[in-house]
Amino acid sequence: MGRDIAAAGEFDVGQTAPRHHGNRHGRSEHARQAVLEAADDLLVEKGFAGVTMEGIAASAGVAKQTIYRWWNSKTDVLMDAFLQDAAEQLTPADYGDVARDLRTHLRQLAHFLSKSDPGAVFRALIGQAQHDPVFAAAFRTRYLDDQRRRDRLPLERAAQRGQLPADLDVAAEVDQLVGPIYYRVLVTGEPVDQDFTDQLVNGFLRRLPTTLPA
Amino acid sequence: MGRDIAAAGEFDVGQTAPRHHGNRHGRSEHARQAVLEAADDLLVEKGFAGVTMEGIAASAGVAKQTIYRWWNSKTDVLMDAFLQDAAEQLTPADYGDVARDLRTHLRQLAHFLSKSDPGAVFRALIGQAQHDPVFAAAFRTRYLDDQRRRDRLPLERAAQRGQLPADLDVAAEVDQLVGPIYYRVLVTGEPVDQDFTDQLVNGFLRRLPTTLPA
Amino acid sequence: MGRDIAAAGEFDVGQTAPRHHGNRHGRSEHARQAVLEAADDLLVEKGFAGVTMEGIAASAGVAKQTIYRWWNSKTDVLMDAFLQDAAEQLTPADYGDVARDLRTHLRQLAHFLSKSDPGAVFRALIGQAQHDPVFAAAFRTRYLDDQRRRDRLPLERAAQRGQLPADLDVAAEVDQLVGPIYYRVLVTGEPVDQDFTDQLVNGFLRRLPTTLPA
Amino acid sequence: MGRDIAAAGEFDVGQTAPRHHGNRHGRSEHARQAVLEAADDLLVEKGFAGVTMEGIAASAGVAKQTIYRWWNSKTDVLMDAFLQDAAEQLTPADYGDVARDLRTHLRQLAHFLSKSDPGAVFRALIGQAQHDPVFAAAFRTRYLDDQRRRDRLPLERAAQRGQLPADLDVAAEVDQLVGPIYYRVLVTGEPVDQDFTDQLVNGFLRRLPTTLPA
DNA sequence: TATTAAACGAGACGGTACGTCCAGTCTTAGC
DNA sequence: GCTAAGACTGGACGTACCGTCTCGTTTAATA
Repeated sequence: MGRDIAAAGEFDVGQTAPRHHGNRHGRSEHARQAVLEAADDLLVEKGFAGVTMEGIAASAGVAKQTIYRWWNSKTDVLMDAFLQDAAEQLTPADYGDVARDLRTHLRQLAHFLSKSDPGAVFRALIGQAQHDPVFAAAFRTRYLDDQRRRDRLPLERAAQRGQLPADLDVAAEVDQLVGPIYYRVLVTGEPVDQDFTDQLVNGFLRRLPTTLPA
Repeated sequence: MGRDIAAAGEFDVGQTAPRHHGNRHGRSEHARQAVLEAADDLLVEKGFAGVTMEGIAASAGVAKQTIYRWWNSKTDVLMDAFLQDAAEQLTPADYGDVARDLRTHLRQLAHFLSKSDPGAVFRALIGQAQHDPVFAAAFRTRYLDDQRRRDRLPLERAAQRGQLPADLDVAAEVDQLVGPIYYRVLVTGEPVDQDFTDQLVNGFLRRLPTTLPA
Repeated sequence: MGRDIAAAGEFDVGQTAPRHHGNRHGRSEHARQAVLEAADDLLVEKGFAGVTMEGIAASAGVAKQTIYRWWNSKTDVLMDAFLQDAAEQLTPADYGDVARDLRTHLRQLAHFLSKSDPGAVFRALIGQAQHDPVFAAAFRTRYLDDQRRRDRLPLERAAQRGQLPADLDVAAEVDQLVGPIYYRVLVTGEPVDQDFTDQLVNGFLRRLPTTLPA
Repeated sequence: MGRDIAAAGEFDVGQTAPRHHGNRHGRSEHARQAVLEAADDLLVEKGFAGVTMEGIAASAGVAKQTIYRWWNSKTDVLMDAFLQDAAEQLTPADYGDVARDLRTHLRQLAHFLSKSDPGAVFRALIGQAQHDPVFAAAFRTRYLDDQRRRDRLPLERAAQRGQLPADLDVAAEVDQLVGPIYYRVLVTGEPVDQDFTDQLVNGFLRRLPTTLPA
C-alpha cells in the first residue's frame, strides 16, 4: 500500500533494481530509495551539517536534478526517509490495560527518540522545525498529527472501556505523559530510562479520581 | 578600572560610548552590543536562515573579523544575545505558596517561550542544539542548567517549608510540570494558555499524597 | 576576429551568443571570453593591483566559482588573456634580408613591450614571474619558449641562406639583440625608440666577421 | 660595516643594542635593523608572498605600527633592506683595462643577480616595479640610477684614457652589455655563466672601430 | 628631580579579497 | 519521459592581511 516500494516489482520481481537511466515507465524507484537511504546514512554518520543535496546525490549515485525533481530540500528528503522507515514503530499495543499500554508505549517512545537512528532523524527534523515555520507545518501535517493520534489511543481505548472518567481531557493528559519525555530528549539531553517513563504513568494514575468502576 | 570602558565616563559623563577603533582597553563594548542586537533583530525579522555572519556584520556596522574574534558561529552570537537579555526573566517569584508560585512561573514560562522575542531566539537555539551536539552541550552549560535550577526553586522552597513529602523526586516533578509546555512549543506548536499551565499545576497537586501538614 | 565570440554565429547569425547557464556541452564560451576581456580591461584601467578575482567576476558578469573552475589565479587568467590576443603579433616577417628582418622585428618588439595593451599585460606577468617561481615556469613553458624560437627565426633563416658564419651562436646573439630592449622596458623604464633598436642591429652586423659571401 | 648598529655604540660599545621602548632621542635602531633583517629573511625563506607586514612585525618582535611609522609598505621595507646590504657590491673595479674591467664587472653582476640573496630581493623589487609605477619610480631614483652610473664607469674611464672612440654612445653600449644579463635573469631564467658574460665583452670589443690609439 | 613627549609593544578595529562550499537552475545526451 | 552529468549564478563561509587607531609604558632631554 501507498509507500510500498514493491510496486516497482511488476517488472523486477526478486531482482536488484534495473538501474535505468531514465525511461518512460515513470519515476525510478531505484533512485528514490538510494536518495532516502543516502540521506539517512549521512545524517547518522556525519550529523545534520553533513547532509547536503550534493552529498546525497553523490553518495546515492544520482544526479542532483533528480533529487530536486522530487523533493524541495534536504529536510524534505529527510522527512520522507523518516516517514518511510520510522512512522509505524510507534503504534501503541493494546493489552486491554491502560496502565500496561501506557507503560509499554512510553518506554518505546523514549527508546525511539533517544536511542534509535530514526530518532536521530526525528530530532534533526524537529530542530529544523524550530528554524523554518513552513517546514514545521509540513512536518506536523505529515507526521506529528498522526503520531499524536496514536499517542492518544491507549487513553481513548480505556475511556471506551469505561475505565476513565468521562470528562477526562485526553489531549491534555497525553501532553503530560509524553511532554516530559520530549523535554528530556530535546531540551535537557538527559537519558530517559524506564524508571522515568514508569513514574510518568504512575503520576497519571495517581491524579485520576480514585472512585472508578473496576 | 583597568580595561573598564566606563572609565571613559569620568570625562564623558552622560554621553554615548566613545566608539574607539580598537585600542588596548581591549574589547569594544560598542561593537559587542551592536553585534548582539543585530543578531537578535535579524532573527526576529527574517528568521534563523536570515541570520548570517555577513548580515550581522553589515547591519551592526562591524567587520566580520571582529565577530569571529569573539564568537565562533552565528549560534554562538545568538546564545550571547539570548543570555544577555533573557536569562533572568524566568526567575520564579516567591509568594510562600507553592501553588501560586508554580502557577505564576509556568504562565510566565509559557509566555516567554511562545510569545516573546527572546523566546524566538530560544527556540532557534534549541533547534540548533538538535543539529549540533557540541553546541547543545554549550547551551546546556551556559543556560539550561541554570534554568532548570530556577525551575526547581518553587518546589525546593516548599519542601524546605515542609509542605511537600520529604521523599519527593523534585527533578522528575519539575520535568512533568515544564515538559508539557516545551512539548507544545517545540513539537506540536499549539498555543499554551493559562488553562493549560494551571491544569499542570492542578495535576501536580492532585498526585501529591493527601495527608500533609497544612 | 581574435576574441570574437561570434564564432558561435554559425547557427546564431547576427545575434548575441546563446548565453546558456551551464549544460553538458561543457564550458561556456561566453563566460570564458567575458572573463578574459574583463581581466585585460581591469589591468589596463587600474593596474595589476586593480585586478582581483572578485573584480573580474563582477565586471565579467560571471560567478567567482566559474573562474576558479577553469583558472587557478588571477595571473593564470591574465596569462590566458595575453596568450589569446598577443601571442602571434611577434612573429618576425621574412624579407630575405637579415638586416631588414631584424630591424623590423626589433622595432615591433619594442613597440609591443612598451606601448601596447598586451605589452602591459606582459609586463605584469613578467613581474609576477619574479615573485612566483611556479608561475615563472608556467609562463616560460606556455609563452616565452615559443617567443624565443620566433626571435631566433631571422638569424636562422639567414644562416640557412649562408649569410652568417656557420659557427655563430644564434641563441647568444639573439639575447644580445633583444636583451637590451627588455632591459630598458623592465628595468630602466626608458623609452625604446627606433634609433635604439636600429643601433642594436648595427652592432650585431658590425661584430660579424667581415668576410662573408654577398 | 654594512648593517652595523654601532651608531648606538657611543654608550654601548661592543654590546647588543639597548633595546629601549621608545624615547625622545628618536628612532630605535634596534627596531630598524630587526625589521630589515626580518623582511630579508622572509623573502629568502618564503618568497615574496610570504612577506607580509604582519609577518615582518611578528618575526622582528616589533609592533606593526612601528613599521608603518617609518615605512609605507612591505616593498618599501624590502627596498631599504636591499639598499643597505647590497648597494655597494656592484661597484666595478678599476684595473686600467677596459676589457678586464668589463669582464670582471659583468661576471659580478651576473652572480649578484642570479645567485645571491640580495639578488633575490632585487628580483622581487623589479617584479613589484612592473606592478606599481609609483614604486618603479622610487626604485629607479633610489637605486637604479646610481647603478647605471656605476655600470658606465668602466667605459667612461676608458674614454677618458682615450681608449675609446670619442663619439661612442656609452649609455647604449652599456645597455647592450648588461641588457642580455638582465634578460636572462628576469625573462628566460637561464643561468648566466662566465662564458656568456665574456662573450658580451668580446662582442663589445669587436664592434668597436678597429683603428684606435694604443 | 620632576615633567614631558617621542617612540615603543600590544592589539582591536573596519575593511577587502581570498579560495571553498553548497544551493538551486538549466541544458543536453542516453536509454 | 526520466535519468546522469555537469556548468552555471549566487551568496555565505571562515581566513589572512591591510592600514588605522588608541592605550599604557619606557626613556632621555628639558625645566
